Order: sequence, then C-alpha cells, then structure tokens
Amino acid sequence: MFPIPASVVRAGWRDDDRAAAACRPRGAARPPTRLSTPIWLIAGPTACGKSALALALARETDGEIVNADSMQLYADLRILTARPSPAEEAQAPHHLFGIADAAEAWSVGRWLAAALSALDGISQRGRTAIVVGGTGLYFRALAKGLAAIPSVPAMVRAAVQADYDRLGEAAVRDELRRIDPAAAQRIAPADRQRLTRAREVFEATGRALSDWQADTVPPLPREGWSGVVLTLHRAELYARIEARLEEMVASGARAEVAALMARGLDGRLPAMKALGVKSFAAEIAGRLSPAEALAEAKAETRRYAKRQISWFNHQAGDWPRADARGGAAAIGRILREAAP
RNA sequence: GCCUGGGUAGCUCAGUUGGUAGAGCAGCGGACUGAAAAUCCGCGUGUCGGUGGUUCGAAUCCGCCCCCAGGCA
Repeated sequence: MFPIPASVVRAGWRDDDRAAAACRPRGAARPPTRLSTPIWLIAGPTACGKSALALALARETDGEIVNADSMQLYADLRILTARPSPAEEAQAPHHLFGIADAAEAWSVGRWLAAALSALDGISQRGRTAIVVGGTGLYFRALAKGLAAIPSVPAMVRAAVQADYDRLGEAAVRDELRRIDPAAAQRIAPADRQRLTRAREVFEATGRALSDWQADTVPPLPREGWSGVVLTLHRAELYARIEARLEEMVASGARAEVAALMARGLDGRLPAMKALGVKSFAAEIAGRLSPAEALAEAKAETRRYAKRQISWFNHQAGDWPRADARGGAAAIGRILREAAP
C-alpha cells in the first residue's frame, strides 16, 4: 500500500521546520524550560474583547504580547481576523502577529516552537509575557505539550491523501486498525483529517500516532505560567460578533478577501479557511448577495465561538474564569493569584 | 363586499387515498495532540390559525370565525 523509499522519508525529516526541531528534539523527553518571568495565558471566544484586555495588561505591566491565534499569524487578512492595528501594536511589543504569508501553512507545532522562542526572549528581557488568542489547541500545546513527532514529508501526506481518495474511508480505517488500534477506535466516522494524520505519522515514522502522543511532555513547568478563560453571556457575545462583522465589512474586509483571492492560492491553505473568506469570496464571485454573505459569515463565526466555548469548558476546565467585561485590573488580579 | 391562494418547528416549506407530523436552513449540545477560524459526532412536541362538527380516529373532510397575499368590484 505504501512503497515509499526510506530515502524519501529521511529527506522529509531533513526538511523539518528548523525552529520546531531546535525546540523539540525528536523523541526526547525534553526537560521543561524554566522561565524566570511571569507568563500569562489569556484565552476566550472570538470577539469577547481579549485583545483590548491584553493590551491594557501589557501597558500596565510593561509586558509583551504573544499571539495564540492561528489566523492572526497570517499577514493577509488583518481586518477579517481582527488583528491589532498598527496603532495598537505600537503601544506594546507584539509577537507572532501577521508574520506569515498566506501561502505558508503553519501548524500547532510550528507555532509552539515560535512561541517558546518568543517567550524565551521576553524572559531574557525580564518582562511579563501575555499570550492571548482563541486557538485552544495552541494553549493546550503550550500548557500540556505536544508529541515530539517529526514533520511528515509532503510526499507521504500526498500518498495518504491519494489512498483515501482511491480506497475510501473504510479501507483506510481498516489499515489504521492494524497499525494503531487506539487511534482507529478514537477517531470519529468521516473525520478524514484525523484519519489521514494517523496514517501519515505511521507511514513517515514507523511508529503509531498514539504511541507518540503518549510520550508528550509539557514544554513549560506547571508553576511557570497562569491562565484565565474569559467568558461572556452568549447573547452578548453573539451581538458583539455580529457588530464586529459589520464593522469589518465597513472597513474593507471585502477588499482584503478580493486581494487574497487574486493571489490564486490553493484553497486548502489554512489562511484560506479564515472565517468569512468563503462567504465574501462567494459574494465577489456573484454567487451570494452582500446580505447573504454577511449573514453567512456571522452564522459561521457564531458556531465557531460555540466550538471554542466547548473546548475551553473541557480542555481548560481547571483554569479560572473571568468575566470579559471585568476590566484589566480584575483579570490581572486573577492571573497573579492563579500563579502556582 | 366578492373571488382565488395561503395560514404546519425560529425561517422556507413537505405531508401520499383521514391512522395525533417531517426535510433544509437556523439553533442547541459534544469531541478534539502538528490544517484547529480546521475536522467531525449527536439533538426535531410543534395549541399542524381558532372553533364547532363528521368519524373508532382529522394537519388531512364539512360549517363558521380570524389573519396574510393577489385579483375583482
């Protein structure tokens, strides 16, 4: 099923993202990095007011902000991804905002490596690090760790995808049952992304994804950080989401999407999956009316917020909660008290 | 005032020859280890406009009333 020469696999490993490799030597149970300054993690659903609070805290503590949002990483969609404006960025050092091109495909691993490196720099400067964002998986990687799996060569990924297209889910799942029964058991029906990921990891490394994951070590010691999850009543959150989408459109979100579409990038790239891209692109192409596109973007953002809430409820259930309207002082107090 | 259509889940609508209702969208809940703003799983009681009748049984047939749209006066 997989005649992939070992040389290809090894070549792929050499292509590993350098920063990731440097931060997490393959397979090694790397001892957690002890950083000497406070690290505050601020998570919460989209549009709840995280950025403003982070900025207020950064000013108050002379701290630096690190982005933990998978889409604000990319330079192309400043408006649509609600990235801090240049004026806001000027008020405190910002890291990992708009640093990637939409043509690049970043991942949790790549983000984690970059974030750890940013945290290291902030620590050396003796300042408070404020990590803000809505990407739950990124916070999980930072707080609980990410398995030290080498990146999978593009050829292996392509082969697995081709297999899935040719043989279908059932066959891929059967194969997975042999090589990684735990993963086959855990992955839901039709979850192509996880099914193919599990296959890719095995084909590239000869070791089951589940085994790799069992080895996960947190990159930071538990006493090295404190986190808070911002909350807001559902109705208010949704009202803010809708108002924000309208502001985005008023300040040029459509032109941003038009410019992105004009680049002719592969639609599977992460940046192309940013909320609103599909809807506004459909409007630009004349398939949706402006009102329909806006309504669709709002609905998708609401659903996303719901998914974020579910994630934080379970994955960060032990973090303290704070009302997003409570103000920076209150959040700061909670973060200081939450430090182990 | 008369005629014709319609009034069924938040919205748009299905509902075969009467057996107390079902799709899409919206909504809600959940999962989550390298695409995560991703990927995926689960959830449908609603005075079938009201009321009286026919019937063992009515969203479905009949009477009256109310509302909406269009047409005619």
